Amino acid sequence: MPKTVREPQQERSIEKKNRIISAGYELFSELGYYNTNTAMIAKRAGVSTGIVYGYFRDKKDILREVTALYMTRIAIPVFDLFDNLSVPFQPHTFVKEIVELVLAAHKENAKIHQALHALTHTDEEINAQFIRLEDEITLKIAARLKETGILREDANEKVHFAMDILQSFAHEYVYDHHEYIDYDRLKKLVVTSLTALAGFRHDSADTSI
Amino acid sequence: MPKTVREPQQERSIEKKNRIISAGYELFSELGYYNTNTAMIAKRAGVSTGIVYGYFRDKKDILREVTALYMTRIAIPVFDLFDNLSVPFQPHTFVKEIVELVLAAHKENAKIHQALHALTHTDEEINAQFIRLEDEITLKIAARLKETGILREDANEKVHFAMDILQSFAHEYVYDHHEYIDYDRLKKLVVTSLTALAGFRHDSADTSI
Amino acid sequence: MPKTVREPQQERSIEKKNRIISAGYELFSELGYYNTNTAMIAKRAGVSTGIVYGYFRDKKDILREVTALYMTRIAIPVFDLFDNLSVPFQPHTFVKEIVELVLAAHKENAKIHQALHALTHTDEEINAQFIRLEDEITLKIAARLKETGILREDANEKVHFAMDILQSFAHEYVYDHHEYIDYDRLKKLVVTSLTALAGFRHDSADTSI
Amino acid sequence: MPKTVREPQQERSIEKKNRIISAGYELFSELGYYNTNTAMIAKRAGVSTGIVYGYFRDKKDILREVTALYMTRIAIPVFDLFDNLSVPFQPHTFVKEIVELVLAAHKENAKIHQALHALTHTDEEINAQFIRLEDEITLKIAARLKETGILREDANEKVHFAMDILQSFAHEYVYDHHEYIDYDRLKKLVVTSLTALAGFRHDSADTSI
DNA sequence: GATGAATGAGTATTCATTCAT
DNA sequence: TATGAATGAATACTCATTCAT
Repeated sequence: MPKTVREPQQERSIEKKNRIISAGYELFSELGYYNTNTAMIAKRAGVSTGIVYGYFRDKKDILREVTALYMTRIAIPVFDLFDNLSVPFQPHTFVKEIVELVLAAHKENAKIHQALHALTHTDEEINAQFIRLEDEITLKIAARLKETGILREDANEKVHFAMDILQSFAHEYVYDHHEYIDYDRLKKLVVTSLTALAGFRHDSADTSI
Repeated sequence: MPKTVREPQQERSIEKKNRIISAGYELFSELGYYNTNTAMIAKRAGVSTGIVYGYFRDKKDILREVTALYMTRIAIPVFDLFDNLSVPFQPHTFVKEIVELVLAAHKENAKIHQALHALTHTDEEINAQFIRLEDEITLKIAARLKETGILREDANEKVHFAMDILQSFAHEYVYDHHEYIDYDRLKKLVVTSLTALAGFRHDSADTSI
Repeated sequence: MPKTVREPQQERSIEKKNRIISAGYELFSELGYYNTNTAMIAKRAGVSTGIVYGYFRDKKDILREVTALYMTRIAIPVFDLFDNLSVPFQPHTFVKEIVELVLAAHKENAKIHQALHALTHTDEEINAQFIRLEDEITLKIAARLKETGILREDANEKVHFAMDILQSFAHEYVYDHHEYIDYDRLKKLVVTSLTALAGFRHDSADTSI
Repeated sequence: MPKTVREPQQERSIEKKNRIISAGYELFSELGYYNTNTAMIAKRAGVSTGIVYGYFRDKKDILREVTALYMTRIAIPVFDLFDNLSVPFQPHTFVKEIVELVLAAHKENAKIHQALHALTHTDEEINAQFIRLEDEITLKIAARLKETGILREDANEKVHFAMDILQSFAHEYVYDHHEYIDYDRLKKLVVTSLTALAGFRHDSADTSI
């Protein structure tokens, strides 16, 4: 008997499957993958423990789908932003816009991001999903920026680097751990660096952030 | 019943305790904390399961010491570098030196870093240890750079930001996940950004990296 | 993570829970609490080790329910006897009846009594359960005897003392340890003492016990 | 290699062995046998864990000796009392004296008594030791009382019964669990019953207890 | 004799997964 | 499909006992 999971066709079923994914999303966010058990997920989703295995092969399978959900939630607003990018554009203003967007996205998804990212160390599959997402975002954005003439050389590298910077800054900003850091000054440094990276000189007189 | 752990005085004991910490270090690196059990640690350390609890209160306690070990391994070379900082100095050269140092440190400790960092999401204590380390490094370096006149304004923020950049770059560089990225060009971007952050203009003719 | 135990509603479940309690009852009787492990209980009950924790919070919780079961087994026949007490009554005959009843109860429950009683020394909860049972029995009987006019002064003390006497006698009688004791003569002494305690003079010519 | 325990000859050794027994005595009293471990005993005795097994075959062996110590502590004052019994004697006064003696003994030894008695259920050897002690005391006292003409018929049974009564009363009195019991009135009931058992009529005008 | 570090079998408890209904 | 009771392997931790020094 090959191990199969039902691919739910009926609406009720699809909705139930989604409830389980949402419950997993929440619980993994709050407690992490290892501190969440399937009974908790079922309970939060309002379903029986047994039926979870009707929709998912195993606990890892829930994780896979939670990760996929997270991926789309992150990718969509970023793609939207760059898709609607119009030239000529104000580099500094644009960078600030992006920073705010990423901060907002991070605020909402910080915990699940951490929870999932924590697993990349030991879980090759999750790791691959993360890499694939980064690939997709980097390449799409780089293509768009080359297309619009904003970036020329080292586009992939610059975009990737910018993403790294943004990511770690967003993480820092959201958690606000260190009291000796003025996070708004830090934000300005980030904007300046990113603007510079794009090949523009930041007008230091601009203090509008 | 007060729970006590032997504080080993004799060399043999200290060595045994260290073997356990090393075993934990390795296994947490390879498999992560949750996929490592105490029997595995004991076996790898070449001791019985029982004696582990002679040296450590519980499994978490091993984690604590592994984390502490990691912390010192990371902190010491960084402090050394800045302690020996001599002025007048060549900003660009110095930045390159730092980048290489951090890359080297990361190469050796990347896996344990990930393993431990993964726990900051759910383990408040490990999280606090990480924050404390960041605090210590940031403040010491910032102080040193102000002392030497290299940095004036926003020293803490700049140092912290530089560390973030370095950290994520090092991580990327070591794992080398994305084939469309030229990691050496990326390295140059990093050096340029950091040099700029320090208030120096990077001589773009310099391609010596 | 709130720790919950199923409160079984369905008959099958109730029966299974009872099987576990019975298994605990037997094993605690035979081996004592500390020499019984949960695997043994599960095996004797014909269930898996896991499901035990579906019905009971922990091993102590099984003990609690075993104790409760014992309590009701002991209390019910005693209450029945005194509830059906009719006046005028034959004191000597009545005392003999009680003695036989207690002996019978003890014969059946002697081992579990010992096993549970053994825990009163270190387990405050079990100790409290025992005290509560004694309270209940003493007060109910004393009230009944005052109501019927059989006892007037020091009713609580007399009843309590009588219970102590009966308890230790029953224990002795059941185990029959000492060969130099004629347990039937001992029984007569007990009956005489109890009758005297009730304020009646035992007709020593009566050798009908 | 036959398993042997050193029979300590030197004073220092004997003293060390006694310290271990005392430590066991105290700890078994406080925590019970199962909640006391050998490391605790060694620590309390001020010796190493290893040497415990130089003096005792195993943990049970410590228990044996603790039990023996308890036995002598209990038996000696009782034997003294009856050895010094002079006739003609005042029955009522004598009974009161005994009651007080037993109460005093119980006050000091109540906890260890409970701890050891708890084990009679599962430990045949301790059980036998208890029975042997009861035998010895019962027979010695009965012999003495027959010798002095105080008891004639059913001497063993009467003495045994009296001991049971005293024992349970002492236990009750020391712990004083039930608030609805006036323990001093209870004590009077005990004295009256015991005096009656000895074949004397208690002078109810005597309220000197 | 004496130490206390070391052993490893034993135990309560959890939890992903299965299965009778 | 759906339920939730049932399974049993896995795991952290304890402790009587041994043994190298």
